[in-house]
This record gives sequence, C-alpha cells and structure tokens, in this order.
Amino acid sequence: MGDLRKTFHVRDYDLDATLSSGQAFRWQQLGQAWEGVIGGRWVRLRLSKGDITAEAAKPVRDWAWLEHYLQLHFNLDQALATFPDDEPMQNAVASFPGLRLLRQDYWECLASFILSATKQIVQIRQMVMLLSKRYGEPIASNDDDPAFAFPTIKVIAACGEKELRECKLGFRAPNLLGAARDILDKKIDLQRLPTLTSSEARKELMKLHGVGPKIADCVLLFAGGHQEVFPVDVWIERALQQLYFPKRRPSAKQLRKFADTHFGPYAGFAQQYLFHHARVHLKLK
DNA sequence: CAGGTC
DNA sequence: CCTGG
Repeated sequence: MGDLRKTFHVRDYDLDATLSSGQAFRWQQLGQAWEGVIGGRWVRLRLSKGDITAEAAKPVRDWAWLEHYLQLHFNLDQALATFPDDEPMQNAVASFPGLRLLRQDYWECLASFILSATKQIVQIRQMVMLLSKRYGEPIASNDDDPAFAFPTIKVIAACGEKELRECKLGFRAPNLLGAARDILDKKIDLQRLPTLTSSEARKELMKLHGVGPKIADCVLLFAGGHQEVFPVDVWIERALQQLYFPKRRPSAKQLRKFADTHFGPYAGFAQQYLFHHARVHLKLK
C-alpha cells in the first residue's frame, strides 16, 4: 500500500534555510512545518532532532521522488571541503551550515526564474502560486483546500498573454509564453538536457525566449544538478564586491571571471551559501 | 527602484 | 519593459 508518513534521518540539513533561500518558490512555512508541492504531490515537511518527517496526502509506496528532490543522499561534507579557505566563504558556511541545493523539475524551475526578473522572492512566490491555482491540476492535500501542481508547458503555451498578465506577470508574461511555445515547437528538447554538459545545456536553454545567462545558470544549478555553475545576479555581484573586493570596484566581467575561477567544482553550492548569508546578514547596496 | 532580457 | 511594496 504505502505510507502517509515517512521519517528520514539527516545530518546537517537546514530545512528552513534551504526552502527559503530563493531556489524554489512553492514552499510555505506553517509553524514548524513546510508545505509544498513537488511534481504532482503535496507534501508537508518537518525537521526535528536530526529527522525530516514527511507527510503526504495519499499513501506513498516509494519515496524516491522526495529523497531526490531534497538530495538527502548528497555528501555535504565532501562539497564543503572543496570550498576556498577564505574568510567570506567560511563565514557564509558557518552562518547556515546545513544549507542544501534542491533538485527541481526543469520546466518549473525554468518558468519560475523567467518570472524572477526584477522581483523579490515573495513576489515570485506569489506569481507561481497564482499561476498554479489558475492553470495547474488540483491535487490532494491535508488542508481544507486542494493544492495545485505547477502548470504544464502545454497549458501555459495555450494561454493568451493577457490572461498571464492577470497573474501579475507584467512584462514577464510574453517571456514565459514565448519559452513555453519554443519548447512545444521543439526549438530545444528539455528531455535531452540531462545528457548534456553544462555549457552545452546552457547554450540550449538560451535559445528560449526570455532566457539569458542568469536564468539558464539557475536552471542548470537547481534543476540540472550542475553544481559547478555559479549564477551571477545583481545580489551576488554586490556580495562578491563587498566581501572580496571592498577597496576597488571590479567590472561585471571581472566578477564573472572571479566567480568562475575562485570557487572550485562546487561553485554553485558556494554561491548558494554566499547568497543566503548575504541576504540574511549583510547590508548590500 | 526591483534577483533580467530583448 | 509591468506593477507593487
């Protein structure tokens, strides 16, 4: 049959930091728990005393989807050991030692970051929620209201720009629509992305309407598991600038190069630590 | 003014 | 470029 609950023993897993760090936008904190949707499943997660307890709305036979999403088998120590031994990096790790990278669905991740342009995390969450409620499949949850899956490529592609704007997408509406239609028109093959190297996959993603280097890199890192990819946005630029170059002002190109050479094989992981640390603890301007 | 792109 | 915090 399967179970409605399952407990996973974890070490160094900061669920709060991980689910609120701006890599995924479907999680809502309710008291000590987090509720969210992964693919077509609603789930409630709770971390206590080294255990993550998951609660599902329907019996689950195989929890591999959740273990994969949360990357429970990832060897964090091994990744942390590759980080540069400098003060900013060590401080960032020390402030959230259990921060993790999730492994998300390609399309949902891609769509979410297309929507992220000049938006704060709260607003991105809002747009994703509106879209899901309006165009996603209803799915069972343990709350009074049903949850909603993220809308499929097909459903989004069939929308009009105007209706998408009603989900507060603004000028992002044509970008999301364009990307969905590009995929349906087979301009790129999402299924094939996992078989490509990160630079090949980046080139593919950037063929989509509304997808530039920043969004492509976020998808590579958060959906593709290319942990060496270091997305550079204005916040991480400011963080690098302040933490590593307090005296001079490197160009965007120089910062890009620094990001690509300084942080090693898990640069994307390092980026997540720097980003979250900076967002919570630093005053950036 | 805002976590980007055309 | 949209629009809201």
